Amino acid sequence: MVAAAQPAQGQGKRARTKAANRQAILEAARQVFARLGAEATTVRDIIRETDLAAGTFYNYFKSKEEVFEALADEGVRRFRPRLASIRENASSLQAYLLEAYSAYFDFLNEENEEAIRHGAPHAAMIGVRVDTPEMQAVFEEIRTDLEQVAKSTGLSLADSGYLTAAAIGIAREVGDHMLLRRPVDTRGATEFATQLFLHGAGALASKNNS
Amino acid sequence: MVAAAQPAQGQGKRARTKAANRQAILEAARQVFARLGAEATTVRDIIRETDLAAGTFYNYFKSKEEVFEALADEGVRRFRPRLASIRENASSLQAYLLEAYSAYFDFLNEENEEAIRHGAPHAAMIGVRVDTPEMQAVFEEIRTDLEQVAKSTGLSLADSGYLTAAAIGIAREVGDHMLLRRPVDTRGATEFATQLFLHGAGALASKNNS
Amino acid sequence: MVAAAQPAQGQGKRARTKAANRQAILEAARQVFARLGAEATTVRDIIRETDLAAGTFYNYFKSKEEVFEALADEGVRRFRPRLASIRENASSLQAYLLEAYSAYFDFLNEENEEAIRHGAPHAAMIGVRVDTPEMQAVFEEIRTDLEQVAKSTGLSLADSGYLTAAAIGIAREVGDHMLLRRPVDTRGATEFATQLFLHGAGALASKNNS
Amino acid sequence: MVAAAQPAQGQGKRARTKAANRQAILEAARQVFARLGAEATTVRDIIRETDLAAGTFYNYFKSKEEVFEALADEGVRRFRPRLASIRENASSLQAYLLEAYSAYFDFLNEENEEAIRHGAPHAAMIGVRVDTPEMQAVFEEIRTDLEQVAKSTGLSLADSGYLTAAAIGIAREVGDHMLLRRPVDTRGATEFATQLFLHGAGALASKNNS
DNA sequence: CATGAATGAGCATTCATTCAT
DNA sequence: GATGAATGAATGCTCATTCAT
Repeated sequence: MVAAAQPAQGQGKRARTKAANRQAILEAARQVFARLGAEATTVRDIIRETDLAAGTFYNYFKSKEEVFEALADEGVRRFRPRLASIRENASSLQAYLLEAYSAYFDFLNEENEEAIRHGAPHAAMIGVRVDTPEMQAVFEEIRTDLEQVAKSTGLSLADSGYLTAAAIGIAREVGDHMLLRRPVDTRGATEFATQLFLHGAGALASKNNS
Repeated sequence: MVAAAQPAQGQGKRARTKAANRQAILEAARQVFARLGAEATTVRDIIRETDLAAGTFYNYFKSKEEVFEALADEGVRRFRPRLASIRENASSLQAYLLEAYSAYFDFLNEENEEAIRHGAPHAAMIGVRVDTPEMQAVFEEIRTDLEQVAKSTGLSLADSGYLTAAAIGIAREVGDHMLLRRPVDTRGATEFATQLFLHGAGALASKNNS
Repeated sequence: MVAAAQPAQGQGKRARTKAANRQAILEAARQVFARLGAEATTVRDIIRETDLAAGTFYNYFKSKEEVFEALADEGVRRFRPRLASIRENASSLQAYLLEAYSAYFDFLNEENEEAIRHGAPHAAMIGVRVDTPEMQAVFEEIRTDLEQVAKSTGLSLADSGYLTAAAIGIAREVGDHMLLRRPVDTRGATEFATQLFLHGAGALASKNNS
Repeated sequence: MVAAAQPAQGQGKRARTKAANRQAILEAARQVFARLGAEATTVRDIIRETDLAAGTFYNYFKSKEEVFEALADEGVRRFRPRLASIRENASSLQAYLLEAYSAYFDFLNEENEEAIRHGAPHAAMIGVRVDTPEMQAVFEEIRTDLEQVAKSTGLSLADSGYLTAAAIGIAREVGDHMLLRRPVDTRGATEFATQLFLHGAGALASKNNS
């Protein structure tokens, strides 16, 4: 039993260290990407946030881009199950939208909170333009789903391409806007986005005017 | 007599050359920004697209950022009049949206066509992510207008911040999507965006289902 | 008569302009050298102080070094007569030293005052290390003279090389020091330098101790 | 057993290499400074004298100025003890001067010999204008000392500022001159400088005339 | 594997100099 | 001769990447 918990001790130690180093790099990269933007981040910036040596980086990743993709993969892996179950259980477009927007806004909020917690010294950037690799990947995932869901309903006939684009656009911009408010209200953003997408600004207005 | 007119020409030639060089740099920058993203672009990338020498860049601009701003200014200068008249003449939110979306999609299309016409050597990227400084500037202009228009109607009561964000998001994503289709149909995109924003996906769907 | 005063009118105008431009460049160079140091001065710095165009510089000088030398020549030309007469009229070493030190300290002071008058925006440098080309040239002139004078007296037997070096060293350092005091007292410096060189610190001390 | 001692060696080698590179850069800088003057020297000039790569320079120094200061520090560190003991043990001004001039001329000679030994490819400049950072630093050290010594004696009453300047000037110029002679005679220069400073040219002359 | 120093290509920028007008 | 824009070599410096230990 004990042995089973620590498979092949000596190797286990090494394996753990290896995994830990990889994780450390990813974690550092996540933070630095959020802080400086993926574009402006250098490999040096990443390893500096680590207790590892410069050369070690290349034992795990071939370049900054590979880290970027690894983060994206991680994000997707974390998010795909939720999306899959949403897609399967959605009884209506509205139901799907509510769940999907909610999932996205929650995810966005988590990423953002984490960025705020860990450093993020450039106060001006807090809450603005959280465009991590994970997020982008999740985004594409949703786009695909949404296109499928749209296609499987009468609504898609209108123009599933544009409809998906619009849904995505709403998520993106309303999501960014949401992060600027305190407290961050993912629920409110979700309802807004869903209502707007389904019934337009008119519906929202009349709701508030009455 | 003709000879007497010459001096002006000598000066004219110089002036023309200067203006031409400035334009060449701006044009090159516009393309490279579109291709690589403004962030990733280096001054060298820009002048390389030109038949000018490295140092010449600095006869016209102090830095990459100055080029960026010059492009943004140019875009705004070209676009602001249209926006102003739209804003003033809009009799309803629908009218404003139709005009504004139309103006934005036209502008986007123009930029895109120009990019295609002038080189754009990396064919793969044509029509994708046209995020030039001009566009960003025009964008902010619209956002401001829209917020004002929204504020001055009952609709704003709902949540002018989110509403504006949504309208922008729709424009952004539907616009990018529009450029991927052939022929590019700005009119269709305009109507789609306006309808969706005002009445939601439901309205569009029923229209097609009936 | 009138014609004689303006030899060949058209040419005269041109000649005057030519000379004036050359002078303007030299004057500008003198100032900038004093302000920034000859080493750090660029051709651009010089012509910027002028109303001439960049290219014009090269109609008069091949390089910054040539300006430097022209200034040195000018300094020597201005100074050589005084030195010559001093050398010829010196009835004793003491007489020569008094006159030569006086001439050097006066020259130094003039240069310095001019530098202060014209700009010299780096206040910290005022009065410090005035090491213009003219000065260096004058310096070498003196060195030669002094060596000759020393050689022609019994004193030189000691070691005319070292003696000259010492006289020069005293002039240099005491001169710089002199410029730091207000008011600048060339007479005092001259007497000090002469006394020290001839009779040593002992003589000076006893004079004050008594 | 021997193998067990190896780990230290691995580290030792690295450490040695690092120190060696730092020394190589300093050494190269010393030479190039002497050859071209500190002002005119570029970082590239320094590393070119080395078998290191351009970027390596910045592993050791942030800029040329930092090298300059490191050299100055080194010179002072090497020289300060000698000066301190001289100052403390000086029973008279003469004693102080003898020791101080001797120390300075020896130092100058060492620096010069080193420059000759290590390359100094521009033969024409050997022995001329040795104005390294170390020397400048040592110089200031002496100036301070001398001023104090002067101040603590009756001699200072004359004019300690000028006296110090004169002593320094003598050291500078006689020192440069000394290096031009073969063999280099620091002892002779020391005696000359001390005698001249204390008793003037008259004393030296009479000594030789008799 | 980890380390971290060395590498050298690449970038922004400056500046002496040339040359068409 | 005067002009001033164009030139491109040179400089300080950064950074991804390699490699001996």
